[in-house]
Parts: sequence; structure tokens; C-alpha cells
Amino acid sequence: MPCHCTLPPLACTVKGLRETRDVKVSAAHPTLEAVAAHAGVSRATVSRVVNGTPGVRPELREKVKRSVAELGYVPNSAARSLVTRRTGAVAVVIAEPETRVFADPFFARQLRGISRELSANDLQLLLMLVEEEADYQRVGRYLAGGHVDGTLMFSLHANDPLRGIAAASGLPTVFGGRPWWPGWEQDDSLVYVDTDNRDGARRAVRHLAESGHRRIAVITGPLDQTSAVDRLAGYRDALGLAEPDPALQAHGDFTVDGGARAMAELLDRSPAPDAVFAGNDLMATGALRTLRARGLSVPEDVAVVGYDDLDPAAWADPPLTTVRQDIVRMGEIMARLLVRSLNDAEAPVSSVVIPSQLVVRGSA
Amino acid sequence: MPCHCTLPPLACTVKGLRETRDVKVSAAHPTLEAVAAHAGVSRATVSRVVNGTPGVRPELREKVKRSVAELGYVPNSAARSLVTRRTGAVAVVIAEPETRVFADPFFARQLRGISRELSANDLQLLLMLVEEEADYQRVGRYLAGGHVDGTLMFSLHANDPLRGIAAASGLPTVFGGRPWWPGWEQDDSLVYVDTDNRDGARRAVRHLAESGHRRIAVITGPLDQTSAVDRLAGYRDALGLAEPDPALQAHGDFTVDGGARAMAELLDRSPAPDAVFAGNDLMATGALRTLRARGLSVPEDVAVVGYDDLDPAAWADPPLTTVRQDIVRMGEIMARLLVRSLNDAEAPVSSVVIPSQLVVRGSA
DNA sequence: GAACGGTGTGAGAGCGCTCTCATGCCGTGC
DNA sequence: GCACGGCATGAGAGCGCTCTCACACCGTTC
Repeated sequence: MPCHCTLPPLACTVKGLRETRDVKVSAAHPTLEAVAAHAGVSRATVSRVVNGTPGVRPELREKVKRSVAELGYVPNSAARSLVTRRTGAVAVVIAEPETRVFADPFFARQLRGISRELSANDLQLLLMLVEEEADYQRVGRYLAGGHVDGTLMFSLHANDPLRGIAAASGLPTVFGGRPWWPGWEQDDSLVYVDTDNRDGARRAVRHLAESGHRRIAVITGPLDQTSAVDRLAGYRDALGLAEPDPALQAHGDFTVDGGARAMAELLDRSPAPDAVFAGNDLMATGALRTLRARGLSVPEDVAVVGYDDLDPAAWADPPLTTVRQDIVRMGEIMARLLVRSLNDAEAPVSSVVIPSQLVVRGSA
Repeated sequence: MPCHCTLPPLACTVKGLRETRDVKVSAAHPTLEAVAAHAGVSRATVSRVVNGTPGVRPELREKVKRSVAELGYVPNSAARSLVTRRTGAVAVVIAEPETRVFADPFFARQLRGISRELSANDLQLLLMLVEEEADYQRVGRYLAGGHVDGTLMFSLHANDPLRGIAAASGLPTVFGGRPWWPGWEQDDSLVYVDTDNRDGARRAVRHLAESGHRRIAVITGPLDQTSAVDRLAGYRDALGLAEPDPALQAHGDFTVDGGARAMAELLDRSPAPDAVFAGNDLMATGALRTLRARGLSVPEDVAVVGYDDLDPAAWADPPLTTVRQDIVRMGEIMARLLVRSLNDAEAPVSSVVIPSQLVVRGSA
């Protein structure tokens, strides 16, 4: 395959890549057989020792362990999983629009939590990023092919094909984020982990109300994502109104520009809001920008609360009051649930909702 | 393993996980043997067809393909890699302090590029996050165990053990970011991909000089990272001075707070700077905060340039002039170099440095 | 018409491991 | 002293695949 790098040659310094073959031979991988010969026992016994199966005399066990160490034996995972039908790997499938993934370190945090938990259980993390239609097929084939023992899936959108793919693969699966497709509540094979978006929003709006604000507006995210829907529901809960004033509601799309536009809309309406709950920090940042441009001061003229507690929220001017969610923990719990059902297919596994927490700063 | 989830029971709804065993049986995986029987040919022929080996009569080839489709055959990768000594997987090892990973979407971008390129080559992406000392050993064992065909490594620090681990594994490896250990320039087995930090910094500082600024200061990142060192070097290049005024140089640590502190130091010295080049956007954001707090206006009193072009840079007030680097492309190229040497161990592979680009906004 | 080379196909070994089952050895009970 | 059960160990099959090699069959050549 040719290199498509079109850089000016000056920018490149030529160096050779270490050659695979030679080194591999020098760092030769001894087999079970070799260890057995070295220790003067049978393959079966070495296998028992390596896998910690009981029923081997302690002195023999020690002897084998020494041989393993001496030869630097590492089990061949291909051979092992060929017979055990276990791969020791878990696929993490992320189907996300670029924007979301890039705008915040959500997935880095999530992966951190997942990675910790998986490696604590000697499981490998296979990352599959889905960008286009063809990727879904690739993922489907891969999962159905039995290359992994289980799946962790992230998809924020209604009717994402991922659900079907997971079901077809027959693999234990845990979803990140409350899923959203027709009848999902009846599907008791479904396990998910989510943060408590509704309660977080409730806390945020309640804070605004308790600070004496009367005309509390909301800037919603894209309503085909459960997090946006749940946060809107929390807003309604807090106001105690089944149908809040539609003049106080504007749509953003979880982006800074969307938030800025929505804020402008709200200010042009009547009654003008004296506080705004933005569905995420990005939109809150946009709202702040619009308010600043109009010469309104925060929180005096209009108080602003965001959601997510991204790092930039703290740097904003004024620093953003927002809702924090423990994303690392969310990843950990997802992995933990999967590990549990991997170890015991009959184990009862429940969906988990992680509490959110209000972080009060200068903007409200 | 018990669930350590300490959430109030109310927050959890209990649902069962789909059982593995039953489903797996129903979605039974046919073997090569089964396909061969179905098509009325030998295992060898089916293998040839599946792997696209030439030398099979077209009509037979078609017949086998139909059988494959009909039975839903998917090759067993364990069996295959047992004999081919190829796993079809690449490890991506990331050894990073939490802060860096969380503060910016650097790795999300990088992974995106890597993932694209790998999946285009039917390679799987195995993600290994390194947090503590024990993780290095885990990674070392894993790589030496021959579970992957090659490695992509990220480590920004001098003397990171990762280099030794890569060498010991004997696996083809490409590094992300210019490495930094004694004698690395002599090591011609070393391949890395980096953005042109030095040239980017040069452009940034030159821009400042050309706008008429005379007292251009620099806020440096941690000087045990090559990116920080290279950016400082670019600053010196642009000023054309071997030894710039030490009063105009302050240390940050790539964080917002560090940048704020460094800016305060600079302002307290004499001569006071009329422009600042910050080693990254986070520090530039901190500098902006300090300037605002002191009632200085940007860019009139002090112009500010950052580095990285994070999303928040565009939202800053004023929007940050900064240096953009194509991180997705960096990931792609890393993967491409690795793939090339995977396909042909003798292929000449060169390190690549990706150009950076100045993005002029309001702050300078 | 026999010998030949080329091509397409199948038989079979073997990758490194796990796991069942047979075997040998011990201590115990009658 | 002999039969027995229990335990530690080894022999061997076989997981699903690839790949070498042998073979059969064709058309060509002298």
C-alpha cells in the first residue's frame, strides 16, 4: 500500500522500522510443551499450574512455576481461546457524531473507567468507533464472529441499529446511557448505566428558583437523545408545572452556537427570562456569549446554569454553575456489570443510574 | 465478584442480562468443515475462497461463496491466528497523566484517525491505558505475549519505560509524539509521528512580531515534554535570539492555573510584555483570566496567542488566536506507517512531522 | 502415443492449548 | 493381605483453521 502522505520531503526524516521477524525469533515464545520438558512433567500439569487449577502437589507446582519464569513462558491466547471458546476481550462500541466526541472529554473519562475495571479482570478492551453506515456492518460481523466475550455500547440516538446488532450477536451487552427505542422498557434483557439526568436538572432548576428567580427559561438539547429529554423533564419537575410557558423554552443542539442562538431567541421574547438552564455546558457557554454581547450581566440580569461540568465551565467568566456527573465511575460500573454476567451468565444484573451533583459557581 | 455499587436501591431498576449460552447456540457458528460439506468441496477449497487465494475455478468459487452466505459462516479468528501467527490486532498504548487526557479531546481525535485507518485494513484496535506502575508490566507481558501484531505508543515523558517495553516485545512500533531519551537520534529503528511544534510556535511568535509587538513573552509548558521544548525553541527561532530576555519567560505546566500564575509573574516584572505566546490554549486561557482581572485589555494592552486550537479557544473572550494541528491526520499516519511495516517488514518507513497552521482570531 | 508441464483440488499434518479419561500410587478398612 | 476409594499425574483427542504436498486431470509437444 502506497503512502498517501503528501508532506514536503523536508519535513520527513527517514528511519527504518525495527524488523519484526528477526526479533520475534530471538524473543522466541516457548510453548507449554517446552515448559513441560524443562520441568520434567506433562503438558497437562503445566496447564494446571498456569491456570491455577487445584490438584497439583505444592512442590511440583513450584517447580513448574520456576520453569515458567525461567523460560519466560506466556500462554498463546489464540490456542487457548480456540478451545475455551473465550477470547478474554470485550468490545467497546462507540457510535457518536464527531461533534460530541470532540467537544468534550466524555469518552476519554468513560474509557478510563472501563479500562480500569477490565484490566483488573484480565480482559482486553477492543475499541470500535462507528462513523458511517458501513461501520455498523463491520461491527455486526465482528461481534457475531465471536471475537469477543461481551460488548459495551454507546449510542445516544433513538433507533440506533446497535441494539439490533447487540441482540443478533447474542453477546452479553451493557449500554451506556439510557436507550430509547419503542418498547425498551418491556425488554428485560436490557441493561444500561446512565447518570441521573432528570434529577440533576431538577437540582439545577430548583437552585435557580430558590435564588428567587421567577422566569426560568430552558435551552434544550437535541430531543432525540435521552439525556436532552431527561434534562428537560427535570426542568419541568422542578417548576412543578405540567406545561411550562413555551416562551421560556428554546432549542439548542448541544453546541456553543446553538446555545448562543437560543439565548438570543429567549431574550427577544416576552417575558424575558431572569434565569436560564442550559442542557449542557457548551450551550451555556453560548448563552453567556450572547448575554455578554447584549451588555447583560451574569448573574445579576440573567443567571445561567449549565450541565456536565466540563473543564472550560470553570474558566468561563463568570465561572459556570453546572451539574457534575461521575463519568469515570459510569464506565467502571458498565464494565463491572458486564464482567459479572461474563463470569456467570445467570447472575442477576440490574441497570444503574448514577447520581448527579450541583456545582455552584459564579453564574447562578 | 460483588458489586461495590453503593447507590440507593431506588436508583436501580432490576433487569436480567440476556443469557449468553442459549443465544450462542442458536446463532451457532458453522465451521469451515460445514461449509465444505454444504458446498460439496474440501476444507482447503473453502479456505482458498474465503481468503481470496487464486487458483479456484470461478464456478466453484461462486458455489462456495453461496454456501458461506447461506450458512452465515464467519472464520474463527483464534483458529486462524493460531496457525498464521497473525492476530489482526494492534495495541494502542496511552501512558498519560490524567490531566492532559481529560483537559482536551486530543486522544479522542487521535483515536478517531487511528481507528479509521486500522479498520480500513481489517485490523482491530486494542486500547491499553497506562495509569500506574503495575500497568507497565501488564502491557509488557501482553505485548511480549504475541497477542497483537504491532503497537502504537503515546508517551510524552522523557525516559518513559514504554520504549524499552516496545523494544523487548519485538513488535513493529510507531510512536506518537517525538520521543525523548538519551541517544534517540541514533536509534534508527525508531519511527514517530509528530506535529511540527517548533514551526507552529515560530509562526505564532512571528505573527506577534509582525503586528508590531516588541516585548513578546513566552509561557512554557513542562520542559520534560518534547512538545513544550519544541514550542519554546520555535519562540527563540522567531525572535532570532539565541538567548531571549529571561524576564520575558515564565513557566506554566500546561494547565489553566499555571498559565494564570505565569501571566501574573510576567506582568510583575520589568519590562512588562506587550504580547504573550502561551505554550498551549489552556495556559493562554489562564493568561486571559489574569489579564482580565488586572483590567488589561486584549489585544490592545497585551496580545495573546495559544497553541492547540481546542474548541474552547474559539469561545474565549476575545476569541483566541492559536495554532492548529491536524490530530486526526496524525493518528491516521501513525496507523498507516504501522500497517505498512506490518505488511512488509522490509518496507522503508520514515518518521513524519505534520505541519501546523496559525489561526488568527481576536486575541492577537 | 508416450512423456511432459501446468492447473485445480483434496488429504492430512499440525499450530498450542484444554480437558476428559485412564492410569498409577497411596492410605484406609475389613 | 487384599480390595477399595481418592488423589495426583499423564496420554491423547480435538478445537477450527492454514498450508504443504500429492494427486488427478487437462492440453501440449516430439
